[in-house]
Amino acid sequence: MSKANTVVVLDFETTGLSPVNGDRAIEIGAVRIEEGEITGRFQELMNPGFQVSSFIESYTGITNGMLKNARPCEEVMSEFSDFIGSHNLVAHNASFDKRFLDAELNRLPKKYTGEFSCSMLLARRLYKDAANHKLATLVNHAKIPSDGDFHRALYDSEVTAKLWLVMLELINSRYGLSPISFALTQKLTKTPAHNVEKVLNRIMP
DNA sequence: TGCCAGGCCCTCTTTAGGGCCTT
Repeated sequence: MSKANTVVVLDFETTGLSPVNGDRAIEIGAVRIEEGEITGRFQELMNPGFQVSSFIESYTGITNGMLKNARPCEEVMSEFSDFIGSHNLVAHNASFDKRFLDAELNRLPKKYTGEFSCSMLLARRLYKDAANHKLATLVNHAKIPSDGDFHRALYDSEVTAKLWLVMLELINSRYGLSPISFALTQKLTKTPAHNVEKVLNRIMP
């Protein structure tokens, strides 16, 4: 696998669901995957400039006290921009993390050239029998060891990365395809679920 | 901060509605 196949799996904790409503990132966690191995990690809290709600404190375990001395979003995101470089990106429900990545980098302003693929959309196609497609459920469903705190950015990005690798291996074992290109994962997530089997069978060696 | 989003996906669909997933 060439360096071009390196991906960065990322996860934001935020003050809410929508940057257009004023929500900001409060933690970024990410792992870099090269040749099927985790080769780098990034994790930092960031101060959004206002108090987060008690719901978010409870949901993430990230308190206003913890954010008080954190560096501002702009500083952290500038460093994170260097971490992701031009690599392609993966997240669980990527449309959510993409909105925040775009919003935070637009403030700097910085750009990235990588493209997103989504572990949730891929999981919906590969694990149709899972109870649901929440990250924690899928980690359990795929029998991935987990002993950390879900809803913290680095832990969620780590288990998303492991889930991603397990899903690529599943495609390999079912259809004999290896390595799985990033473009193929994107194609699969845009293929209607009922056609995924057909697409993979068609390109089997 | 304070107006609560938005893209995907199924179905009792396509001139639509509602659940899922992310915080």
